[in-house]
Amino acid sequence: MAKKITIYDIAREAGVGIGTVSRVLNNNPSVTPETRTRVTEVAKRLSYQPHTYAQRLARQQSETISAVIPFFTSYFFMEVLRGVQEKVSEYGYDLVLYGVEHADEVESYVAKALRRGKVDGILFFSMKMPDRVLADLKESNLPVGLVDAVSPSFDSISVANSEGAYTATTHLLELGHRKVGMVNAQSMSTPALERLQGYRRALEEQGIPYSDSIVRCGKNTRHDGFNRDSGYEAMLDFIAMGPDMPNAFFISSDIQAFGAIAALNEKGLRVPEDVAMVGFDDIELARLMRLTTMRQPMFQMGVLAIERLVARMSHPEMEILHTTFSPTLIVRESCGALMTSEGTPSAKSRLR
Amino acid sequence: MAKKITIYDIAREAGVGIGTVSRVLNNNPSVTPETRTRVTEVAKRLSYQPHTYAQRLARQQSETISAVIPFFTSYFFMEVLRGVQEKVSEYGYDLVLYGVEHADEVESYVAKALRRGKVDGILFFSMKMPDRVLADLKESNLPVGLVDAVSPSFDSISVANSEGAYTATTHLLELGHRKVGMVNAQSMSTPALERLQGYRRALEEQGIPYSDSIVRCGKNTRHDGFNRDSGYEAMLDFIAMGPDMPNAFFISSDIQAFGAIAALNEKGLRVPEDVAMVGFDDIELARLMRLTTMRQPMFQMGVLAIERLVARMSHPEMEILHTTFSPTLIVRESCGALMTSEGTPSAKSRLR
DNA sequence: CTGAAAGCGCTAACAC
DNA sequence: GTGTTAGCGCTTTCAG
Repeated sequence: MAKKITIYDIAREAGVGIGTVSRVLNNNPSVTPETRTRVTEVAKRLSYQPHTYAQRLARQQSETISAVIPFFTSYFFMEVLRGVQEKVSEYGYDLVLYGVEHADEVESYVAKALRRGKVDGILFFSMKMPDRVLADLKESNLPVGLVDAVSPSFDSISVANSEGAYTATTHLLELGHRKVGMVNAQSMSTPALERLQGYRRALEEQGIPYSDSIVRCGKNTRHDGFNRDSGYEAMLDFIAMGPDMPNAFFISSDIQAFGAIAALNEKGLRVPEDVAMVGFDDIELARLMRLTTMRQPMFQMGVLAIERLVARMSHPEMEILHTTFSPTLIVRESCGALMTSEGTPSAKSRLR
Repeated sequence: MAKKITIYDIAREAGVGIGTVSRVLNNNPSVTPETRTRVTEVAKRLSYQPHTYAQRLARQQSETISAVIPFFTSYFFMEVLRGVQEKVSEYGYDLVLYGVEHADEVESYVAKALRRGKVDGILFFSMKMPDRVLADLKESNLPVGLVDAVSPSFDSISVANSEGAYTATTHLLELGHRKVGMVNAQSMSTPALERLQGYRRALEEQGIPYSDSIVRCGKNTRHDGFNRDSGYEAMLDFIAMGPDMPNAFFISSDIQAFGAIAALNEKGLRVPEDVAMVGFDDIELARLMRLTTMRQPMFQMGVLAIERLVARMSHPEMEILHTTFSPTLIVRESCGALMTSEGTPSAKSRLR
């Protein structure tokens, strides 16, 4: 530790008071150019480094934003986090990360985070938080932002899950499929629930009765079920239905779609010839796998979340804002839309 | 902000001195059980929250560890970060994240991080840092750990890149391939360089002359080149060689391998029938894609990195430790090893 | 414009 | 055991 140089050292060395030193360090205009340069030089010569926590204590603010995220259940968070990180550092804040696996951990975390002055703002990702926690948070008056989650009391950035699922399902229906199943994630997850609703609405709008029997979630429900294995198992389950199996699927996430494809391939079934599918997320590999999917502007969501949070930090009374992004349909080959009119896929269309 | 309750408030309310309050709050044994409970109760009643930064200032320690990572150039970092996060919170530290895109950003970051007392330790990921920065760091005496990078002056956790590449290439060679090419990342990246060396050594050991002409890095060298597009373009380049193209490849990362497969498929070439390949990393999707690859224990690396760092924080004089993990070969189908003796892949072996 | 002094909230050494 | 006091290093009045 470079000998702990404090403003006292540089004050003495420069022959001024600590107040003046603090002023030049903080670019306070009321300092003579001469003193300013003198102080600046001494500071540099002594390679002075302000003590972060002393500043934070005196200023009564942390210059820190924290993000509480389900660590890391998916690629989705990583992308959003990139946006968050970029913006946070642009604003000059520190980003502290908290990973939680279960909802109950959130509570203990919130308690710690609420330590007075610890953070200037918090972002919660995809968390279904207990009402009491929500109440505590609200009462604390701490700026809070929700990402991929919604609550009336806080700003939120989310995706129109229901709408996206509706679009995806409708796309499949319009391609002529009548029996469209759904591979879903854990129904306790809000996005999963909303996507299910969208799927259902699309079906009903086309006069197709909804049936629980063609909606599955893999047994392997580690975390929220938005994972490869869950998709794999759900599809295996469908395949076991034999001839009754749907020939088209809306799948609640790309990663699950990949699992489903693996299951299909293993059983000798091909996409899109034997079964068509559309995913959700548009993660990087979706393009590679030629998966038709619903794109979410993940990075943008992260950026916006921080912008909103920072805005609220400076204007606490600002009215609560809920922003919803509409996912867009990215047509690739897994849905079969690019098949030739003869009903066989074009050379490039055959998935993988 | 719940009215800023301080230890003074609770001292007054409980009829004791702030010293005592501090003691019970810090579980200092020298307090009568009676006073202890009394103080505890008052604290709870007032829902007291210690001020983090006041504590840190007084204690002269930050209880914070920071991680500087190329944000997020790949899945690799995310996995390691999961291990890091888990361990950090287990130790009760805060994790602050810094994302850097270019090497020069590292310097300015280090300057900020070195602000006296800001962090108790830093982890640098895959960074090739200027010597001067290294020197500053060393001089600062701050506990530092390197992940996926090595320097004589600091603890490090890394992977035997050369060895892994050697194993991968040898595997291909032993499968009977004589013309084994390599798709590499940016040669400025240390891992990329090391993997190249391992590849080369394997070749030469089998008496096959090394040739620059069958080692490529995609033009699209965003970041360090460990990305899908780089693999895609490199392979397109190879395909352009026509009949001279190698029929087997060691590819420096899985994600690049996926890009390469996409390029191959686009041109009507199949894996492993037309070209065999083995990747590096064993990211989640590798299993799904049936990619033979070299597995790195990413999560474990993160865990170990923190354990080491924490150890060094308490024993600064501990001798410097370099830990190297040997990647293990995971044989799946992309290398063709699972083909039937007739030379055609088994039903399940055909990639995708 | 600038020096002195009073905090910011907590820890820890020191008496009683 | 427990109260008192002196910092931790910086910001911010408040005089002058």
